[in-house]
Amino acid sequence: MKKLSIVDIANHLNVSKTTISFILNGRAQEKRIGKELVERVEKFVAEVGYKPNSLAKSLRTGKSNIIGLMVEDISNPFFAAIARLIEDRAYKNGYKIIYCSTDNDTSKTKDLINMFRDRHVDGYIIAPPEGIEEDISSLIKDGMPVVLFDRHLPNVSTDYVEIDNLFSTYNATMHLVQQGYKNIAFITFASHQTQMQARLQGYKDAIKASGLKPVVQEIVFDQNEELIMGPISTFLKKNKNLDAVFFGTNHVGTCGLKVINNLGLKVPDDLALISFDDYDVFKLFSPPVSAIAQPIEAIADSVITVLLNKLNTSSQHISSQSIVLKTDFNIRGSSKAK
Amino acid sequence: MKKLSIVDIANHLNVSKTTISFILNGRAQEKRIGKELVERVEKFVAEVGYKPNSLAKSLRTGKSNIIGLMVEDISNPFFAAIARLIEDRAYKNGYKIIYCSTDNDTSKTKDLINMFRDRHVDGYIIAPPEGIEEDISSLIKDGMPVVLFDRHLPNVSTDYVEIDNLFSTYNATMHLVQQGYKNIAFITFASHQTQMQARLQGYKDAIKASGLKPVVQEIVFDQNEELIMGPISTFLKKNKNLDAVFFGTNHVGTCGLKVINNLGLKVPDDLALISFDDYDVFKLFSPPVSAIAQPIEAIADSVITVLLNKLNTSSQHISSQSIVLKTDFNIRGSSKAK
DNA sequence: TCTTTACAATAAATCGATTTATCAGGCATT
DNA sequence: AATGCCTGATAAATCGATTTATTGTAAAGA
Repeated sequence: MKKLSIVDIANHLNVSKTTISFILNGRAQEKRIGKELVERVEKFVAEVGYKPNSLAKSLRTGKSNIIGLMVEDISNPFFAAIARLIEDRAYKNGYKIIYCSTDNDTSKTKDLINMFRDRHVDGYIIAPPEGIEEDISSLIKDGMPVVLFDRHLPNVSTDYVEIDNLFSTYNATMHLVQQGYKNIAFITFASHQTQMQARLQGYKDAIKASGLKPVVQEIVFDQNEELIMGPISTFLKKNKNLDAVFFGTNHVGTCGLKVINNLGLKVPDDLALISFDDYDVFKLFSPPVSAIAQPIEAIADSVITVLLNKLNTSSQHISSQSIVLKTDFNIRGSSKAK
Repeated sequence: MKKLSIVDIANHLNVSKTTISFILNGRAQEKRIGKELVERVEKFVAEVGYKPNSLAKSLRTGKSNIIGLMVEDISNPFFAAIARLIEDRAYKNGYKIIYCSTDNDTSKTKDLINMFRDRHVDGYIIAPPEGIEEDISSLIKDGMPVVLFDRHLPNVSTDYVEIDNLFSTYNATMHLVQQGYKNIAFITFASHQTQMQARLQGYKDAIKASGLKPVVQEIVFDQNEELIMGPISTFLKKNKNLDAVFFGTNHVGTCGLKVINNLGLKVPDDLALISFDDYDVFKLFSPPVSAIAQPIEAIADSVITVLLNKLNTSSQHISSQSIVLKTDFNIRGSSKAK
């Protein structure tokens, strides 16, 4: 019951394996192979359910039909949702996904890129951590299709898909201002990544434009949630005068909500809230939390479209393209007028 | 700057590629290769950073160092968390993960199994949908290491990792009874899967033991949340006499919470709640929802341990083992005494 | 001296495909 | 009759490793 190879097929039909290969790869006409031979081969192949060994195929052709997907953390709902959608689109186009979580760890990411490379993935989809510029550049220099998403690397010219972070936080901060809040803090992860910087800048711009004072608290990321909640808690306890808080990511937002619950703060009377990213936790909180919703499907679609495009047209002459998508701002009870 | 192969190494050192291969695979001693030659080769290999082409290696050896992971839906927080942990453990042991979401769709799953097979994955980790028995059996018959989790297939003898579903729901239902609730409903997805049946049975057993009347509502799964919330909503509206509801999965629970919010029901005064699975949504709801927490790390650890074990010891003589883990019942405000 | 044995390393076969180069026969052209 | 040109199919080379079989030499035993 062992799997049969192209040679077995060839022997059984008294035809050379070359011919079989040509037929199976749709090059029968081009190679002027007799019509009835083609039919005979196709019939038999379908009958026994023969499938070419993809490893051998990849070895010879250099293509693996695998896409490497690197997210920050697959257990984060945002990345999980993106991954899910990308997976679907990829499978529909005959590509499989190998994925992994970078943890925003530069050296881990380097290892993973090497792994992917070693596995001869055909293309890369990456939410890049800081400090990975050279590795990405080297991938691109070697002609590998690479699409970044969620953030980009300022000094590397690649295709990337992002959202309009700056406008999103600017807009949402302005909303708080219009609702009458005066002491608005921005709590986020300490990071130099483009999306984080843009979100912070959007907040600062809005605060400045409103003649208010910016209050920014940066948290060092850690796997252990206690180490995120701790600093948030002490920050909130120290700044009693705050009347609103803007969380820079869904993870910070979730931890923030836990802290707020622990401290027994009333939302929005004690503290109004907005978070970046939107998901069930925010919708179901009491009161529901206003949030900036990323267009997850559009992001996934754009990413896969750009990548498939690069994969199919081996045209090097297309300069890199960047796609910036709009977000939705879902206003809910947590940011009611004062 | 193209990648260099074992032949390049061999030529450059004036050594045969056979020798290089033996050295790199740690068979130098066994093959009685001179000590200084070994050193010379190892030094050069490290210097130029040569890495064997894994495709060629896999083609020859038949091993790919890839594990296929099939979950129900990678965007579900439970599966995302499990996947994350499995990924970590796998990478640490030199294995990569190819994953996909089955959607509990039998024919999709069959396709995916074939894909994995085609890619020569070394082992399978599967949360199997119904109707996939023959395919799994055939995998096992062909000597592929397979570990199921979250549920198992009654007629297939495989290794699997599960939790004690029946006891979990029995115990939690009893808790509701003890708190004084009399009309307790169980809302779950319509499914014949073992874990779902066991959860339902645990509920029924507890209700029966308490002399109460079981009220079960089965929802047909759908990607579209509206089609899940709809039936829950009409069910709750029809059964005004209910004083408690038990949600059979995190997804049903989340949708249920949305319905409860929409209907403006007070928890636990109008309706007490318990959900299977535990995650942020339940912790942050007001009042926080009592939930059965699966030991996610232990599940992932067990799964990967069992699989690695099967991969390393090619011993066919070990009969299949099943691991059943305990859950934690986190009692919160949603199921306070009446 | 001739055969064994141990040692050290290599040539060649193999995995299963794709791709390139080659061949055999029939027909038309000169 | 010799040459060239299609047609239809195949033999052989290739991808980059691992594994098996083989070689050559020097020391040991008969």
